[in-house]
Amino acid sequence: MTKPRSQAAKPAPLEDAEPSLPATYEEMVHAISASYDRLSKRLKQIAGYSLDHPNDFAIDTIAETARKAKVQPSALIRFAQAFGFDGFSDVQRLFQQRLLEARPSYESRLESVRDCGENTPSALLDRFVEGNMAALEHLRQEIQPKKLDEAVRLLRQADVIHIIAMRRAFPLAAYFFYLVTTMGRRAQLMDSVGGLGREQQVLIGPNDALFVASFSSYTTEVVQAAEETLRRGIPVVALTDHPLSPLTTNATVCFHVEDAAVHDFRSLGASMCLVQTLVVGLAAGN
Amino acid sequence: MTKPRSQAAKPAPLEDAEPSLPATYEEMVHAISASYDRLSKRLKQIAGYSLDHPNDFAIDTIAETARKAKVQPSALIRFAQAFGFDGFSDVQRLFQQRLLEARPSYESRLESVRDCGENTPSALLDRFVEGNMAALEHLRQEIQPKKLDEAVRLLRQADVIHIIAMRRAFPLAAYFFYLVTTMGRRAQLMDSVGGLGREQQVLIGPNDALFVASFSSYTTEVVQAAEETLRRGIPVVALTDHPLSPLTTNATVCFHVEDAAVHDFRSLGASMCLVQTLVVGLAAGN
DNA sequence: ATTTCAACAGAAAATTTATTCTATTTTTAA
DNA sequence: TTAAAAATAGAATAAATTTTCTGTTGAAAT
Repeated sequence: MTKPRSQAAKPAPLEDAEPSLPATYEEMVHAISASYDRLSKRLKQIAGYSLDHPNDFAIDTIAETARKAKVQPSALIRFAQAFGFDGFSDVQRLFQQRLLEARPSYESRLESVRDCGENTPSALLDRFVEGNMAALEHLRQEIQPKKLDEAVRLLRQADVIHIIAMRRAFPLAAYFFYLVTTMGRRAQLMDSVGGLGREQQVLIGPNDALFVASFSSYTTEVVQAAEETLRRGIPVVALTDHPLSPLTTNATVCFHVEDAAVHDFRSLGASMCLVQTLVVGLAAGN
Repeated sequence: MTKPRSQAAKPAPLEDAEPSLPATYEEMVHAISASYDRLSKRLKQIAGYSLDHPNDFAIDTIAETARKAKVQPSALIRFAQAFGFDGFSDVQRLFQQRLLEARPSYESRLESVRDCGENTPSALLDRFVEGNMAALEHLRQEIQPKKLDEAVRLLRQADVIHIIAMRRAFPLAAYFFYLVTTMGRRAQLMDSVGGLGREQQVLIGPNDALFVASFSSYTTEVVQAAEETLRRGIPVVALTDHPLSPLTTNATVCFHVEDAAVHDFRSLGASMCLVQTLVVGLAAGN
């Protein structure tokens, strides 16, 4: 959007020749503080507001921001233009980016892990390490402390903790079971040896709890166990991989963990970490 | 924005009487997963997009979202109305709130870690995440590519891969077994059901290989299996936690992985990552 | 005190965005 | 297979937001 204007027509940008406008929130902040003194009164007012309320600044419409900062909408436009921008929206976009960076999308994070040709074992290891680390970081950001507390509370109140998970999720069950029994708590691993899965469910008593984990192509038996147990009014703590998993609606508390995948092989690192947290939290007894 | 409409004029919300519309992002996610099945095809499409790209969903205009999700703008409005909202903006606001909450939560999380005795579940999670990440980084640095190559080569040449691990290491065996069988290779998980461990060992043929994992207080049965197998001239790939482990001298290739520990509870993240690398490396067949 | 000029408020215009509406397609039931 | 109902696409409309513009104010310089 080039504007054929005489130079005098609009107030010249602060720097005679603006070499490059701020491209990120950080650069914008720097630009603001650097030229704060040279700003006019009203523009100072806006600068202060933007720095003090960057969140609102990113989300609100220009009219709302004007109201909150107690200036005219047009002042916000002059503010943007004073830094060489075309209009207010360009500035606001920088503030929006900041919000997005606070919650980097998992996809973008994993892009760096993309299959870059090499398939030697050590190249694979590099990618798995990166993927697992990204998944862990993502887990930490997305988890809701309230849910964690609630899950731990439910498990702690349980007489016996029953555990069911199959196929890819089975290692989680095994780990959960190992940890929980190690610390001297009663637990029951529903392993369906001899096809007795259905019978094992009956063993879940009214003062017990169920821990269930299931991924991707959700094993019917596992989902049914959760469903049935929840229906009986017994607490169910679930771990799955997507909000649209059938476990979401069949659990008292349901965690969604996105583990990293390379070559279609999904890791379990983040899920294992959550399991560990649950069980140790149970033991730590706050 | 009150709308004096006859009830019949617009499609009724999913629940006959919508008692309370979602007020937070979390509630919205729950509402979406709960009623996903009842949604029409296009609305399902939007539901999936919103859950997979909550960031974009929060920032983009309705037109942009429509383009990215490959639906019509009007479909997004129907989506919002299907959940009882007045219009799309109301839904988007929930997603924006989520972005806003991301910022303060990190600082307050750090506070909570320091403040409350450090034993809240979310403080534990922080530490486990950190520990696992450190262990992964350490794994990457310490691993010898030559060993990796050698281990993958041995496993690839095997007719059948036998797997044995117990107690804390058992989840590794389960994961290894799951991955390896998923990709259509023959594998045997020595699970000692019915105390038949000893008998299962005899099944290891001269063209097979053994994968074995054991930690800390090394299970005699596992170590003996490695010993016996190696003595018979069959390749043994081992995963253990210390150079002084009895597995070190009873394996063709032996990896030492130091997993993170918090409160004396050791993680498995790094070990799982190595297992994954071995198996996928096996499949990748460079 | 008066002139000059940048800064400003507020209204008006332009643009973008959200929503409604209707014809068409798709699905469901008969 | 046909009829009825629901869902959908896309254009049309309405609403909102952003931006421009004009007259005014206030400050600095003479």
